Amino acid sequence: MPKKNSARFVVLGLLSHEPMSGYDIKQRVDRQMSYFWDLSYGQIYPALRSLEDDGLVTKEIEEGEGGPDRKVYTVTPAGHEALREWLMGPVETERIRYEILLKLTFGSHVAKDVNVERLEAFRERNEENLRMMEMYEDNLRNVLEQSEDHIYILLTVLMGKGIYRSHITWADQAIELLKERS
Amino acid sequence: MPKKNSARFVVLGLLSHEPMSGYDIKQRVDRQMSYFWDLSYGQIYPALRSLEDDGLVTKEIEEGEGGPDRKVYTVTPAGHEALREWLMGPVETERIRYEILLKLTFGSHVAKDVNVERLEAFRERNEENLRMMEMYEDNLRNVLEQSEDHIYILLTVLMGKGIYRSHITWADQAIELLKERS
DNA sequence: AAAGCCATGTAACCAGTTACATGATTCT
DNA sequence: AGAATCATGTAACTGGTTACATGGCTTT
Repeated sequence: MPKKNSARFVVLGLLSHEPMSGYDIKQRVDRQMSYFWDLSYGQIYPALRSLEDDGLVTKEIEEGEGGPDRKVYTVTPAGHEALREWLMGPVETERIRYEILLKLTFGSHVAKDVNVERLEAFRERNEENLRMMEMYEDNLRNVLEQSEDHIYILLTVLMGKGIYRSHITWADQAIELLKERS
Repeated sequence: MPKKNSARFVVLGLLSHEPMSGYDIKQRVDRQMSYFWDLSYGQIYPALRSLEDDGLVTKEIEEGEGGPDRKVYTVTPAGHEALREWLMGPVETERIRYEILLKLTFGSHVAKDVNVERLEAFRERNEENLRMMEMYEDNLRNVLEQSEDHIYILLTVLMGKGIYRSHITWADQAIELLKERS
């Protein structure tokens, strides 16, 4: 039974930090995990449904004051157990797709400027991402003692910083290399 | 018509470097692109079929001497045009999935050692990858003038080095952070 | 008035993996 | 003898995206 179903566990894990709605989960993933994971509503809502069916989470409906109703989900003891089991299991290796590297590999077929401009845009994007990570880091360090979870979240932020920094360094190096052999 | 079909273009791009078989394409991707892209036979053979149907590549059958027959594909002028068009188009942003970061985010639910061991294994894996990249780099630098493609391939290798180095640095930092707060 | 956010959900589609089938040759 | 490598391919499945539907509230 080698089913992966990672989406289920991402959802379960986030709910283990605190009870929330499907909408909240989407926000969290987009804002705090976007540099290493993503989830669409098309994955989240079916996952919540199936977690509930399996008794790993329970649902409570909050009347929406000035807005639609919210369905808030909470992890059950069985849910915590399932999460722990998944956490103890093996990690799969990173799946990474850099389309920019793909296009660069075949870069000799287009003008050099096309490649240089791509690299500059990439650099820009990563510069922004790095600044975001630095903000997260500051915020986290201020509340580090307030929860055991924070140190683990900090680790992921540090990885984000490292990745973005290495992207920027590489882009600079690559632009220079291309320019010097005009 | 927002179809992606990246597999088609990876195959087309590799064939633009030199004519080869589906099997060869798989080798190339696994050996020289594995750190930023991957393809399975289940993508390669259907892609070759459809590229041929669209007149972007032509097929020649080589009688296998001491082995099975090989079908060697060559890019047509229309194929080169299609490749160029794709190369000029926009790049999609990186899709990255670090399952290790996912499990680390929820790391407070398991013993600290589990997390530390994960990080150590990750570090080890990335050391090996870095060494591989350094070998590629040496080989490439020796033949840099022999083809216009080599400089572009070198750029991707440099990115690989940067990524792996930053993984290693991060893992060390993360292990230390976890250990010091026992 | 229009755009955007809050909030939930489904159906159709596209992308990618895995397991399987076939069969010869070469290496241990 | 058995495993690995060369070589091609398909079918069934799992995973994930996108477009759509609904509708109220808030901001420009």
